[in-house]
Amino acid sequence: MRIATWNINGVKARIETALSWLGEASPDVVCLQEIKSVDEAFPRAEFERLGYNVETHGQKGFNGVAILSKLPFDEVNRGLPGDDEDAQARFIEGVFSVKGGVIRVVSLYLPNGNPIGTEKFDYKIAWMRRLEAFARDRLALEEPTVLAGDYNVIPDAKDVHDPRAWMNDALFQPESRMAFRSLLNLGYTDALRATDDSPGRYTFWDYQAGAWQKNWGIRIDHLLLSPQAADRLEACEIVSHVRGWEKPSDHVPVVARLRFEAP
DNA sequence: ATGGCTGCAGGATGCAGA
Repeated sequence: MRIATWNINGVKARIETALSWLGEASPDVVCLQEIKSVDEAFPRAEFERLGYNVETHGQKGFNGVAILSKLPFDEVNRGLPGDDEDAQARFIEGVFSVKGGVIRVVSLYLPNGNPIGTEKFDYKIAWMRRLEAFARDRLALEEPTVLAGDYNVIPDAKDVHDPRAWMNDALFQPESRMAFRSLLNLGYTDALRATDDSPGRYTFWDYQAGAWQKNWGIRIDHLLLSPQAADRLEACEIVSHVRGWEKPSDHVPVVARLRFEAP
């Protein structure tokens, strides 16, 4: 089973690009972020035509997440627990039956948090603490769980082309990186780093200043695996080449292959 | 660089992104 995460930066602006990649890669589960669409306007029929079940958690204008799955959804949960006042659409969880049990897949869009020193950064850190509490609860189930999405965190200096240039950015703050590490310390595995420890594995290149051509990238899109999922990890790949397509997202898909079969 | 693009909402340009 292949599980992908992809910040598509607007599902309506990206529909042709998205269909092209899904047609060529055909992942079993796809976690989308920044759909920038309300649920009613999400182009679900186009994805259903490729054989996907579709669940969305959108809002007007920005944010918004979705899960596409070739397996039927047993359960869907919208919104990260821990703050009833939080109206931003950044979290959706799907549960699927697989041979021998279930697998849980979350599509998350963690707040950017810039500029630092503002309530936006406080919101990012608070959101990460809520995610840690959620992740801890899910670990207690002792089930395969995949927390996939745009974390807006550069975990390490080897995940950025120029660490100094990002020193004052919310994505590379010690506090952001520590909160990310707290997730790993719970017992989650960074799927990419479990299979590839080399520097320069990027998932995002800015639209500006020819960042893609110069390979000025950062790694901020991650799949974190519970032990029961990590035990079945076979491979993890960053699909860089779609960044060079016409009308690309500024992020590219990341795909993990896990040894699970349909029930 | 002083964010140099991009998408969205809406019907001009401001907001948000990273």
